Amino acid sequence: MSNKDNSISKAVVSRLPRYYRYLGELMESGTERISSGELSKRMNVTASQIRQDLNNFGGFGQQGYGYNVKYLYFEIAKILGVDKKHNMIIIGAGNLGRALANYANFSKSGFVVTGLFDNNETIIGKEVRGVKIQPMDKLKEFIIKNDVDIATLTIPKKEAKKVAETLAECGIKGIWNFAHTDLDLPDNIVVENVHLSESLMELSYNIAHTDTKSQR
Amino acid sequence: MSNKDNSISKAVVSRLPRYYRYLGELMESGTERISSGELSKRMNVTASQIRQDLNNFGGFGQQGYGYNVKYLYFEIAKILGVDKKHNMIIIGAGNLGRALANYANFSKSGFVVTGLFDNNETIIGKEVRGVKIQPMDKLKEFIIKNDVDIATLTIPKKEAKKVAETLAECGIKGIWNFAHTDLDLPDNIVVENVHLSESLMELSYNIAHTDTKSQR
DNA sequence: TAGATTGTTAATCGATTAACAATC
DNA sequence: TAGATTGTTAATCGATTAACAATC
Repeated sequence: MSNKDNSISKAVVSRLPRYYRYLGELMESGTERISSGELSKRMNVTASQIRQDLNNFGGFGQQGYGYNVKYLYFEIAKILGVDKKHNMIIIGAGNLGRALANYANFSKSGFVVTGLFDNNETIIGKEVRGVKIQPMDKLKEFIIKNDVDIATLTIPKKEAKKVAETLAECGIKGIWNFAHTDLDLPDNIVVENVHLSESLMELSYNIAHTDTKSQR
Repeated sequence: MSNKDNSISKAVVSRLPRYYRYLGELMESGTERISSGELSKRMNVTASQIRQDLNNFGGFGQQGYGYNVKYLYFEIAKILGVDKKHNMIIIGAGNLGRALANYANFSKSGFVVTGLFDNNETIIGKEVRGVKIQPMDKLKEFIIKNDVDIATLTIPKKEAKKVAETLAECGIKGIWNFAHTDLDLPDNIVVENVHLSESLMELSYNIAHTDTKSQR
């Protein structure tokens, strides 16, 4: 577990990006203000939860008026840290690694892929979206010289733990972990797991245990 | 929200795949039995939680002995529904869709990619792992004829809602949704969201709010 | 001002942990 | 049998919802 400045619960944090997404869409559609009640209807959560969640970070609304969409959007951006650029590398340039490297939308939220690494000789030197695939032995140097914040791990689980330790030594701040293993690292390094096969199993469970006949 | 036969909480279900993973690794290493206490140390959860979680589904252990690894592994497989084959299609054969299609490991858990769909003329007819990319207008027929359980959505959000409705009409059971939008579907259709950019934002939040100095 | 809606406290609900009798 | 460890009940903790006074 990691030490947070203040102790906002994991549940609250996990809802912030969704608020951010809805506010972005409201902004696009030209909506200037929104009440917790109206937003709750759209998002299918309680208005109470929205107000509680937001008030963990400060009073962004105004009685009798609601929330200014644009203002709240940028405040949440600040809270999430997506108002700043993050230098990100991807370790493992297989199918998934390359797919993520190709995904342009991340850079919209400030996540810029500045490096790609792999130990497969046959693909080293190739470019993905203008970023060259480098050998693993260039990893340490690159992280330190290029102020890399985030490392994405798209490598087999066998290698993941060892690489993660290397990353920790280089002072990486966060690891976006797609490897099928838990990483056990010091508290000052944040890990966000994306376990795709486990997500698929959850889907499978819910399919198996959902009453097919019932419609809402 | 969907109707479940019995009401096992979402929190419990989300932990099952992780138990399954650890039991698989124990099996591979030849461990025959494990106590909740020992497993709790490895997984970094409380023994109490493990016993509570498992007892939602039945008494798989034995007093004074613990749990038989192999037996429990296969029982959880049944609970998760990964003891059976699932026919899966992928809609959207862009970078992410193709990466998922190429990922062999899913078929180990019984998820077999039997179809790939896209509306981009230039890639229709191409093959990924022996599966041909088909045009979207073949979707309905294919699902019905080939007993497709699960559809993976790797298409832009603009198209996702409409396609999801089509899928619902064809009687798909589950949607693995990578599109950046919520899908609002009848209760008998299960949706599992994988919102990658939101996962990255959570990572960003935790980086911004973690004390860099503290080591564990 | 009156109406709307927030910020915040209190009540409820659910999930996790602790404890221990049952039992292998 | 004695020791170990489960299954399960009870206690605690935390998160969500409801309520309402504050206030724009």
